[in-house]
Amino acid sequence: MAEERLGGFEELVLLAVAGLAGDGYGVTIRDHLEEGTGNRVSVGAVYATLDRLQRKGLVKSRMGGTTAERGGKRKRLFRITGRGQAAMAEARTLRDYLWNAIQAPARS
Amino acid sequence: MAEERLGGFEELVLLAVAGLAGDGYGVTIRDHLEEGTGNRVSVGAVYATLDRLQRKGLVKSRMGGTTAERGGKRKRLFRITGRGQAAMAEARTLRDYLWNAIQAPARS
DNA sequence: TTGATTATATCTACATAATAGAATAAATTC
DNA sequence: GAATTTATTCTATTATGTAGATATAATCAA
Repeated sequence: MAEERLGGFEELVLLAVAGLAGDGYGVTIRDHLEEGTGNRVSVGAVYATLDRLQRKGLVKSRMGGTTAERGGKRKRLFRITGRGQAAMAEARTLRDYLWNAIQAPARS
Repeated sequence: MAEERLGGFEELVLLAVAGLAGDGYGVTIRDHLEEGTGNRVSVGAVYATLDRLQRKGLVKSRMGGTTAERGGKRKRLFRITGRGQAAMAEARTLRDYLWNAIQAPARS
């Protein structure tokens, strides 16, 4: 274990990609994060982070087909990789450990 | 809500400070994090982060008395503030939201 | 078949956070 | 007061995070 160090925003984006189950792309990922945070998230920030995650092998992307919707450039769809899932789980385990130390302090 | 943006490592350090219940200082905080992560954490990284957290008002520090132990400089002891606890809780809520979206995908 | 419209992705430039390791400081002990 | 111990602060560099402007590719209307 103990692989890639994961930045804070990277972790959020990774979770969002996972939550969108392979069908997420820039805009929906951004929206999902905004829903969760209640804050504005710029799409540029999301893409920069997705690129970094992809370089690290934590997500993969493929171009979506040309849908018969309303126009616009083709989507770049993201899905999480096995290593991405591992990183996600590891980050969670660490945080659980730290939270647990707060709620149940070891007695001398 | 929606206060300070909290960096990833900042969040971990904040949790460690909380876990050490007001008696944590550079070295013990580092140790606590290393235990959790299994990775090496440099003490310089910890202090830099503590300073940032203090500037943001999420932790406070006081100098420890001169203990009758074995020597060495006095400790700078850290405790979490109310705002720190709020930030901590907020970060957790956000992550729970994102995790929940993974485990229980909304059906159309 | 061109121009307007829409949806999306990429680029650019800058700000903030993370990091390791060296240097410094303050206490104790002999 | 020199050596030892424990802890903090400094320095310099790299990695992440961020917003907004710009570019691209699709559809639709005439």
